[in-house]
Amino acid sequence: MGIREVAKEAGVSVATVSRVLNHSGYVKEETYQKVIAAIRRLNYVPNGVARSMVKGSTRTIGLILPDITNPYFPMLARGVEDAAITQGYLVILCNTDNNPDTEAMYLSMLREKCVDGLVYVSSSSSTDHVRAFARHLPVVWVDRMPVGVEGDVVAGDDLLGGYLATRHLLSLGRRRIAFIAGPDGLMTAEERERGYRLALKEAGLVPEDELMARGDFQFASGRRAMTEILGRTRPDALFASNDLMALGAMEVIAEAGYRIPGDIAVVGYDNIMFARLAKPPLTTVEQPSYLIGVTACEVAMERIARRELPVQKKLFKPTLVVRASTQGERE
Amino acid sequence: MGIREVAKEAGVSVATVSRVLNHSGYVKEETYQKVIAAIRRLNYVPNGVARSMVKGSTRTIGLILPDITNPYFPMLARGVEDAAITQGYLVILCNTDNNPDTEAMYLSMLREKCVDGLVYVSSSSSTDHVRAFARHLPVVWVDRMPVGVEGDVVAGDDLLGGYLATRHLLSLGRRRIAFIAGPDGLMTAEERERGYRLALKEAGLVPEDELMARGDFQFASGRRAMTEILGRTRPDALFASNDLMALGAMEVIAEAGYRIPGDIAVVGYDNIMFARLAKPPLTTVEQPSYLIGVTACEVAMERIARRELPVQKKLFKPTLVVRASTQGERE
DNA sequence: TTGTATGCGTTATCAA
DNA sequence: TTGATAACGCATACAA
Repeated sequence: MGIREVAKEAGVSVATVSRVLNHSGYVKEETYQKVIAAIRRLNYVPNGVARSMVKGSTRTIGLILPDITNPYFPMLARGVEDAAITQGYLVILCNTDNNPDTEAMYLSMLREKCVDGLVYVSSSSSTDHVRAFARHLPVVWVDRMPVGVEGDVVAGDDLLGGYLATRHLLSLGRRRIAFIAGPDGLMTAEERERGYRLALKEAGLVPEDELMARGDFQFASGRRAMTEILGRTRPDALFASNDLMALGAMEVIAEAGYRIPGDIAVVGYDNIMFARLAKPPLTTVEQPSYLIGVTACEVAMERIARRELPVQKKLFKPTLVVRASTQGERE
Repeated sequence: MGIREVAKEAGVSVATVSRVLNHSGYVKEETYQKVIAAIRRLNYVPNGVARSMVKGSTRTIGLILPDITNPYFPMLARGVEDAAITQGYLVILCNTDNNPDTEAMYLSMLREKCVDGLVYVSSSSSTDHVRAFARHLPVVWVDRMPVGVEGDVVAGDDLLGGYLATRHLLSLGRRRIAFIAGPDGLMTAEERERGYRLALKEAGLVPEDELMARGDFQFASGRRAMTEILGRTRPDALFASNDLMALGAMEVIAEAGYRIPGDIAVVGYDNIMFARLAKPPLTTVEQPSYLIGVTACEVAMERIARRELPVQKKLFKPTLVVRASTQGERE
């Protein structure tokens, strides 16, 4: 059953049915009621595909992110979806695992599906696919924008976050502050490291290689990195560039017989739900991930509506959440 | 640029272009190459919307769940998406917060968008909306099917899970086993409770009201429920019907000065990522949530392909993961 | 092996 | 205020 059957049932033309459906044009109250009644009787639902075709818009946005299973992303995704639905947009979820091939595949599928825009939590290299895509469609970059690509971006201020975390440890009198870096080439991770270095420098300290190791933002890599570090030196603090790695590191620290924060104070990043449940509760840098998601989606929808808008860059300030992993007392 | 321009560029008809696009019908190798070349030159991407219209299929499935922010769901969602993509399906994510109005809204949007099928992690009441919807479209119910609705269902065996958890505590010699129930009317929750009661009964015990409280599967409600229970009695074990509530309860237990598992042994349900990071690590019933997601999506795609297939019910056995919250030793 | 023409279910333009 | 009809971009039946 399509608009045709409804028209016949109501004894009017398809044009009239379309008008009542879209509240467009003039239609007599009486006719309106007839059509509404027919729609009810037939339990008619307009076909969005046909509508999309003629309107040139699908009211759909794609959300591309590394892995919804990573505890940082659900909040962000939720923000995107909540914002989308307020304007009648639906969101298609795509997990890329940071795999460029997977990214490329989703990109081409989304383009073919004619999504109206994209919220893109990129993580790895900027491929040509991405660049080409961004020319065709509104793309809002979250947390990271590949080099050489212009566009809207919504992100947390990771430089500031790294700086705050490190400053906090310094203010506690810690001087040998270990650092677990994130994936190489990932802007988010690099900025946090820059913040770390900046704070050290301000304090007249020099970052030492033996205090640093690299992880991939997963729990297990936090364990590995901390094992590495403890194997060659003895820090009095740790700043891990995300909570998952911080949690992994804390396990290793405890297993090695050190006390947190007595021997080693620990700061993470993200304030995922379980940071406060850790033993001891983890001091961390909180990002307003829900808000970031909401904002990214809003920017995307704005741009969809007005392609010629000036480029927007929105940076959200992180805040330090101090807990027992640095303070020694219960939250 | 549509198929027309490609046809002109290649010097053939649109039908031929369509044929090479779909690998259908016969086309001479030479012609094939010409068309491919034209597609490349024009950087042509077929319009999926138009294709959907004529094919009557969007290669899209809707995933409806309570809240992606709840740590149980990301894995499930990931499973659904991974399965979907293997057959070229995209998935639309919908968070309902268990709100019937929100469910109804998404349902009607998804129907209008002409998704080919639905994976439905329902939680609350079966509304008429849902029932009407299920008649129009393949729906696979995950973990719960509203009463009065026929259809495919993929779920964990919660009765068995509740039984296993309780039996484990009983085998440890515990006799006063507290229980934190899930939301009223939620099948998953009720089955776990049935398992609890069954095990008690088998052991010749009678469930006591003072040992039971109800939560809503959120962390905070675990705290509340445990506070309630400890306020009126003194159990020697706790089975919480999900990990989040178990974690909340553990906090309260510790704050009250009891030792886990010495005074009170604790078992949760789900084996979310952070169960093993809790202090002490939480014994829990593991559901193969990723597999459940994969399977649900596969069943949905099967039914999309063959509507007349017999109804499928797939129940996944849970397994008990024993950790220090009941055993007293490190994992 | 290829081309022509029709229809998918809407919206929008133009006439009436 | 309403109706007839031409797109929208593609797949496909049928003809050639």
